[in-house]
Parts: sequence; C-alpha cells; structure tokens
Amino acid sequence: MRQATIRDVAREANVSVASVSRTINGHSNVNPATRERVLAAVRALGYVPNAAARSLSMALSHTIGVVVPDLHGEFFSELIRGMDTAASATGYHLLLSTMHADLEEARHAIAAMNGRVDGLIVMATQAQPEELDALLPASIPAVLLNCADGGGRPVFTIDDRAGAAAIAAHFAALGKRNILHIMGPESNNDARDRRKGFEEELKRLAPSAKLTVVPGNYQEEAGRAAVRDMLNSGNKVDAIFAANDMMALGAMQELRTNALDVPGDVVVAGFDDIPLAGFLGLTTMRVHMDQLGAQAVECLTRLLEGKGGEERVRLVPDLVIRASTEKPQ
Amino acid sequence: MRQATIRDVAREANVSVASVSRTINGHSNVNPATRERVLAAVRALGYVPNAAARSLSMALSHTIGVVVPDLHGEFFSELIRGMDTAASATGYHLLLSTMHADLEEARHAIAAMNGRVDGLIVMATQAQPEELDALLPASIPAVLLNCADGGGRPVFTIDDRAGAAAIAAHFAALGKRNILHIMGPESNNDARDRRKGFEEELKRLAPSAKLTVVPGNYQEEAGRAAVRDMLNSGNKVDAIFAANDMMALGAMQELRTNALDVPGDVVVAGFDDIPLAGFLGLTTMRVHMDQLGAQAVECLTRLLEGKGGEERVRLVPDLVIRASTEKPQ
DNA sequence: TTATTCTATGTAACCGGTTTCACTATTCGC
DNA sequence: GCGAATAGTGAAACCGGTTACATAGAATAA
Repeated sequence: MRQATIRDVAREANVSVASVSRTINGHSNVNPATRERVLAAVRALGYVPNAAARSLSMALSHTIGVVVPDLHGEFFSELIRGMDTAASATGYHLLLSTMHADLEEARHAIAAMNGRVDGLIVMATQAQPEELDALLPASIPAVLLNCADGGGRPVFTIDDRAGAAAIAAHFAALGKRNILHIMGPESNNDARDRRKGFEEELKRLAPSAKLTVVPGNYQEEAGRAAVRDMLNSGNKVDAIFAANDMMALGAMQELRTNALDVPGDVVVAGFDDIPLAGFLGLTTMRVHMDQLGAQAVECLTRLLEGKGGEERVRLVPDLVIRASTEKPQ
Repeated sequence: MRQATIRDVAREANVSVASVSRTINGHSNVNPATRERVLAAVRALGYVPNAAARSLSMALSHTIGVVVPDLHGEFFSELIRGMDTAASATGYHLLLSTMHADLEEARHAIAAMNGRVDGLIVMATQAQPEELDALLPASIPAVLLNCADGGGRPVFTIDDRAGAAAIAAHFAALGKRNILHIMGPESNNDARDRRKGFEEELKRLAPSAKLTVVPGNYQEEAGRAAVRDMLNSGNKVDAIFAANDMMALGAMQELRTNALDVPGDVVVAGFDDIPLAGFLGLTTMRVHMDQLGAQAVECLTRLLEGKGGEERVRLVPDLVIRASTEKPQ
C-alpha cells in the first residue's frame, strides 16, 4: 500500500498543501475548523510525513550521525545508550555506522551520511588528527571522541592519564614501592596515556619507587604471562597495575595459583570496571562511557543550535577500591 | 561552507546535471571524456551526493530502521554488531532508535523513520501481536525479533524453550530428580518460555522428578533469596535452573555460603552465557545475539529485493557445560 | 545518397515536503 | 462608514537529486 502524501491529505480535507503543512507543524495561523478537517484527513489516511522530503526542504534532519569503531562488550552498548538517551531527550535520532579498521571505510560511511544528518560524532582511536580532519566535511559540525587533537572541533575523551594517576596515588598511599605495570598495545592511544599518567604520578608521589613496565595486549593471558615472567625473574613486586581489567584479572589469578596472597602479598588494580571486576573484587577505574556519549551528544546539539564552540572535556574515571588492594575488614 | 550540489558540478564541468548523475551512478552511456570532466569537477568541489535528495527521488534509502528496547549489557552491543556487519556487507545503513518501555514512544520512533528507511527491524518483547501490527506501517517490510507472533511478517527469536529443554535434558542425564527453577518476571515472554520448555522436557525425560518453581526478577539477589527460602523450607533440591545467569550466580554463591558444594551437592545452571558465567564456571545456554541480528538483516534485505516471504527462525542456544554441573576431572 | 539506427547529451518533470508571497475577507480604530 | 491592520488561505518556487523523453550528430544499412 502506498503511503499517503501531503497532497492526498490536502485533497481529502479540501485545503491546500500549505494548510496541511502548517497544521502538521503547529503553526498558529490556521483556522481551528480547518485544522480539524486536516487532522481528520490525516487520521483517515494514516498519513505520516516523509522524513527524507522534510530533511531536503528544511536542510535539517534532526539526526546525528555516529561513526564508531567496533568496540567490544559493554563499552559499545553503554556509549550508544548514553548517546541515545541524550539524543531522544532533545528529539534527535541516531544514524549509526561502525567502522572496521580502515579509514576508507570511514570516509564511505561519512559520505553516506551527507544530507541525512545535521552533525557527526566520530570516534577514531587510531586515526591521526590530519587524516581525521580530511575525512570530516567542513559543512556540518562534528564532535570527536577519544582523540588527542580535534583541530578546532570539540573533543570528548576519557582522561586515561588522570585515571592511571589515581591508581598510582592509591598505590603510593598504600606504601607500595616495587611496582609492575602491564601495558596495553603500544599502538593504542589509551594504553600509552595510561602508562604515562601512572608513571608520572608515581614519580611525583613516590620518587623512590621502582617501576617495571612490561608489554601486554589487553588479553587475560597477557596478565598471566606478565606475572609468570615476574616470578621467574625473581623480581618481588608488591603492586601490579594492569592497563585494563582483563589483564589485571589474569594477573590476579596467576598470583593466587602461585600461592601469593592478593592483596596481602601483592595488590592488583585494573582499568575499565567491567562487570567481572565487581564480582571478583578487583580495584579499578570506572569509566563512564554512557556519560561520554551523552555529553558528546549534548555538545553537538548545542553546536547545532548555534551556541557553544570548541570544547575539550576529559571525563575522569572514578577510583573503585575493592578487595584486590584492600584487606577485608 | 556550503556543500556543493549536483548543479555546481554540472556548471563546473560544463555539462548537464543528467550527465553528472549518470557519471556518479556509473551508467554506461556516458562519453569517457565527459566522464573525466565530471569526475574532475567532483574532486575539485569535494562533491558528495545528498542522501536525502537521493532517497526522495528514488524512493529508496538503503537504510534499515532498527527499533529495540533498552537491552542490558552485552546483548545490545552483540545484536547491533551482528546487524551492522550484515547490513554493511550489503551496502545498508542502520538508523537506530531505542525504545524505553511504552508503545507511544515506539510509534513515534517508527513514524520518524518514515521516508528514511527501506525496511524495519523491530524488537518489542512486551508488545502484544495486535498492538505491534497497528504500529507497523503497511508500506514497508518489517522483520520482528523475539515475538511470539508476527502476523505474516518474518520473526526471528531465540528459542528459549529449546534452550531450557536442553538444560532439563542435562539435569535428567545427571540423574537429578529434585529440581528448583527460579523464574524470570512473569510478564516477560522469554521468562515464560524458559519455564515452559524446562518443565515440559523434564516431565518427558524424568516424569518422576519433582519440580519446584519460584518467582524471580533476573537480579542476582533473587537467586540468593530463592536459595535461602529453599534452605529454610527444608526442601533438599539437587539441581537449580535459573532463568538467567545473574540469578544462577546469586544462587551459586548463596549455596556455597551455606557450605553446600556446587556441583557436588547441588548443580546449578543459568541462561545467557554472560562473560561472568565463563569466568565463574557456570553451566549455561549461550545465546547468539549477533547471529540473530545478522539473520534478521539478511532476511530483510532479501525481502527488500523482492525475494523471500514469511519466515520463522528460532535460533537454538548452545549448551555450555561448565564446573557448576560437572565435577572437575 | 538517403533512410535508419545508435550514442551522447540536455531539458524538464518529478519525488514530498516547507515557505514566501499575493490575495481575500475580516476586524479594528476613529 | 472608511482606510488600515490582521487572519486565513492557496499558488508556486524551492530543496537536490533521478530519469523519461527529445534531440542532435555519427555510424550504419540500403
């Protein structure tokens, strides 16, 4: 069955399309009697305005384009949930494209959004600032997520350095002085920032502390391997900070397998606060992806309404202290 | 900066808009020299076709509208990931709306998609078939997720009954005869199906078994409470099937708190296979939300291309046997 | 050579809305 | 009771694409 158009409604109600449009959009200068006739016709025909036509003629779609990489697990859904909540609160919709790896795909995704979205939210963890800039159309506003540099565009990031620094402060306060950091992939911005933040804060608060950094890949097994190597080398650390929870959990398990007590002999902390961390009592930094998404959307809608310019927000994660660094009372 | 339009390109290349359009869309009847001039103009102006205009004139958007409830945790992201992968493989985009609770919101979300999408994928766990039918426009195809009845439309569901039956079979094979089922919310279709599938299969395979069913709400605490009640009542069950993993984990913890061995004294199984389940050794049914999403998209694209009609697919979850029902070797 | 096909291109209508502008019929001020 | 302001309405242009149709010129057939 063909969808009724505004002209069908106009014919049915014996008015012009202009009157129908005015009625639909709640303009004031419509006679109540006319309005009623139009609304009756709308109901009778089951008329629903065509969003593409409206976008075209108004040059406005009330839609936000979202381009994100293939995030794993909770993060993705929390980010989207946060965006969606903020967007629907202000009457916006979300056009979603996930971007698997390469930039060419991102370019294509963004091109396909031209005309359908009023603004863009782009998360490109690995892209270089200048690549990213070439990607984004100059014609519509964009907000970036988790980027080092936005080239004049608002950027919202998780403050990995501050988060890692909080762990360093926690370790320092506990009096730990021989510390192991299991890093994430070197290519990853987050991983580098977490290392840097941790290292700097530790040096500041406990200059005498010894810090060993070993590579990892965000997988549980990397945490295990790091602990095994540590034990084999005879290096007796008293605290471990892994760049994410999965590695921290691996490390914790391996320590216990080797009859070391956590937190008695070694304290362990991670980053992210995945659900498992709460269940297994891992101290970690809680990252609020939903807030990140919501704030990005709010910033973009502000931009779309002409108010607000560049912004640079770093969302600081919360330190969640659990049994892995604190003796049970 | 204003986006270049097709007329700008036509002027720049000294041709008509028709030639530009033909070049862009790869029609054959364009002179190579003209094509080159057009492509040069496109590059010079940074022209990107306006998707809204194209949708309008072709009555085709290459976009799929997705309306899903606010799913918790992994499910949402896996579902979307599955859809996105399948969609982008066939050149489609995803316009997402999450629907918090009420139908009015769903109606609004669907109305806003009119003209923007070629088809719909709708998941409405609580809506009645007739309500749902009234919601969906007759003008575009739709595929339903997790619905009892599609009223002629394709339906893709997780086969909760078969999944629950698999647990029943597992328990029966283990020789368990005094069994507790912790249900999900009564209002929930999934919860009712899981109970039904479990009950029926158990009756079939072990008619002598005694089954107690207690209410729950999918929260961890409900699992704990159910075990406490069970212990207080003196009912000595030897197997517990909770309608989801969180309740199963709560039950498992409470059993161990009360010095009961899992799986020695009581075996425990859940449903969903959340990441925690793997970590804590909980036997459960693995639900493949990504496959559900991907298959729904593939079905819809088939529908959009005119091939394929009604379909009813039940995706059977996999039984994953872990330490909570099986003695370690 | 002339009639006929074919290729390449342009003109203009159309998709379904919004909105400017012109116009008529009121209502208001005096 | 008359001119001015105002409310209500419709015709038509426009948004940026696609495409049916017309047409001119070149290639082919007779």
